[in-house]
Amino acid sequence: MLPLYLYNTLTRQKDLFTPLKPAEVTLYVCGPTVYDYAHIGNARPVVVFDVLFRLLNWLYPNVRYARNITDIDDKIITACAEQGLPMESLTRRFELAFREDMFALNALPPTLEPRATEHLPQMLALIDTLIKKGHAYVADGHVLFDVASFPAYAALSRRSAEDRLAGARVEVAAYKKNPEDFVLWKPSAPDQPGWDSPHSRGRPGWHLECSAMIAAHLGTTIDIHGGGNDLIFPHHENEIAQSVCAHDNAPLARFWLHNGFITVNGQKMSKSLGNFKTVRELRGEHSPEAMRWLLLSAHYRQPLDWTDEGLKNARQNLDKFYGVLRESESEVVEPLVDDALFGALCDDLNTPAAFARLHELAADFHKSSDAAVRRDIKRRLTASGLLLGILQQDAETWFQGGNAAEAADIESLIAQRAAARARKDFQTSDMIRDGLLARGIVLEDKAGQTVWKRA
RNA sequence: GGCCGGGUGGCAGAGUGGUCAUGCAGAGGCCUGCAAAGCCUUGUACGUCGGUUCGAUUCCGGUCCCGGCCUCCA
Repeated sequence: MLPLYLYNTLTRQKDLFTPLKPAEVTLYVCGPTVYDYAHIGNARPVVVFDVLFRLLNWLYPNVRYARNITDIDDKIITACAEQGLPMESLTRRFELAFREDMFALNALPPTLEPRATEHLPQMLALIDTLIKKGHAYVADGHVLFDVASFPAYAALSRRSAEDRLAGARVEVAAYKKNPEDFVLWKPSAPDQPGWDSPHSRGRPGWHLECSAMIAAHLGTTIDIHGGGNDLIFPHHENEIAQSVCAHDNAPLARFWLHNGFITVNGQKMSKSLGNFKTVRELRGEHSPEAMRWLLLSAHYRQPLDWTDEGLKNARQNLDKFYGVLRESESEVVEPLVDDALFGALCDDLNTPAAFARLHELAADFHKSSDAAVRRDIKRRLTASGLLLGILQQDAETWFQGGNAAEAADIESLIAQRAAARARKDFQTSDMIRDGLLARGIVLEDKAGQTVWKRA
C-alpha cells in the first residue's frame, strides 16, 4: 500500500497520513448553508474531498465521512423573512438542490449528512459542559465562549493574541468579557426561529454545530477535517476551542485540510460583480463531467480560475479519454490500479499530475497495436476514472448524448455516405459530411468504420 | 498593520539542485480520397537583486508585484 501524504494546515507541511484506528478513517468536511443554490466555489471542496474520500476508501476498509447541512443560520432567517417562507421549506428545498447538483458532479454521497436542526440537544449539552468547565459564560441570554480560558486558541491559523487584537475591527458587543469571545447561543426575537434552553429561547451560534455533530457521529478526535481555506479563521479555530475544551484537551482533528478559492475570469466571485456562478446554471450549459475535470485540473490548495476556455479544454481532454474507451468498447474490463496515478493522488491529491499520467496512458494506447497492451491501458483508465470520479459514462453517451431519434437519422446519413465512398463518389460523401458538420456533428473514419460525436 | 499563500514558456498548470512535466494554442510532417481522430518533430519558461554550490527555476536572504484571511463566506 502506497503511503498517503497530506498537507496539514496544523503543521504546514505534508505529513504521512495514518488513521487513529488502523482500519477506520473519520473525515468531516464543512458543508453548505442551505439558503440558496450552490455556487461553483461551494462545489470545489465537495469535489476535492470526494476524491479524498474515494482514495481513502481504496486504502482503508471503513471510511466514515460526514458533511453537515447547516439549516439554521442568520442568512437563512433573513432569506426566509424576505421570501415569506417557513424556514424548513426553504432549507429543505436548497438541501435537495445541493444534493442534486453535487450528484451531477459525480460526488459520492457522504456516509452521513447531519442537519444542525436535528442536533439541538447535543449542542445544548456541549454548551452545558463548556459552562461547567469554566470555558463559557452566560450574559444577557447569550452564552459566550471565553477565549481567555483557552491559551492554545488560534494555533491553527498561527495568530498570536497581539496579532488578533491588532486585526480586530469588529465592534465589541457590551455583553462580551473579551472582544474575541464568540457566541455559543444567542436569543431569538419572537418572530425568529428559536429553541428553548436554560439561557433563553434562542438558537445556536455560528460554529457550534460542527463540534456537536463531529462528537455525536465521528468521535472526540477525528482523523481529517476539511473545508475552504477561508474557514481556518475563525470558524475552525472556534470549533477547535469548543471541542478541545469540552473534551479535556483531546484534539478535534489530527489533519486539517483546506482548499483554495475559485475566481471567475480572474476576479473574485461576488454578487456585486454579477459573476456569481451557480452549479445549477452552469450544468445547464456545460457537461458536469467537464466541470468536475476543471475543478480538479489545478491542485486543490491552489487558486483556480474558472473560465470558458478552461471548460472547453476540460471537455477536449475528456473527449480524448472517452475516445480510448470507445475503441473496442464491447470489451468489458476489470479495473486495474495504475501505480503512477495512484502515487500522484497519494502525494497530497496531486490531481494535475494524475491528469498528466492519464495523457501518458492515452498516448501509449494509441501507439500500441498490441491488444493486450491496449486492454491493460483500458483497465488502468477505468480504475483511474473510478478514483477521480470521471470517465464513468458510456463512451457513446458522452459523445452523442441521449437523443435516439436524431442518432438514427445520423446513422442513416452515415450509411449513405459510406455507400457513396464505396463507389468513390466523394462529392456526395463530402456533402453529407459537411451537412452533418453544419448540424454540429463531427465524423471520424477509422478502421473501416465511421464514428461520430457532437462538436 | 498582522497572518498565510503565490509569481513557471502565448494560455492553463505540475515539479525538480545538474536528461521530458502535462494539456491547449502555433509551426512542420506522417496517416487519410480529402478531413477528423491519432502519431512524430518543434519552442534558450521558471518576477528581480544578491548569497550558498562545481552547478539553482528548485536552498538562503533582500526586493518588487499579485492574491486570500483578519467581518458572513467553500
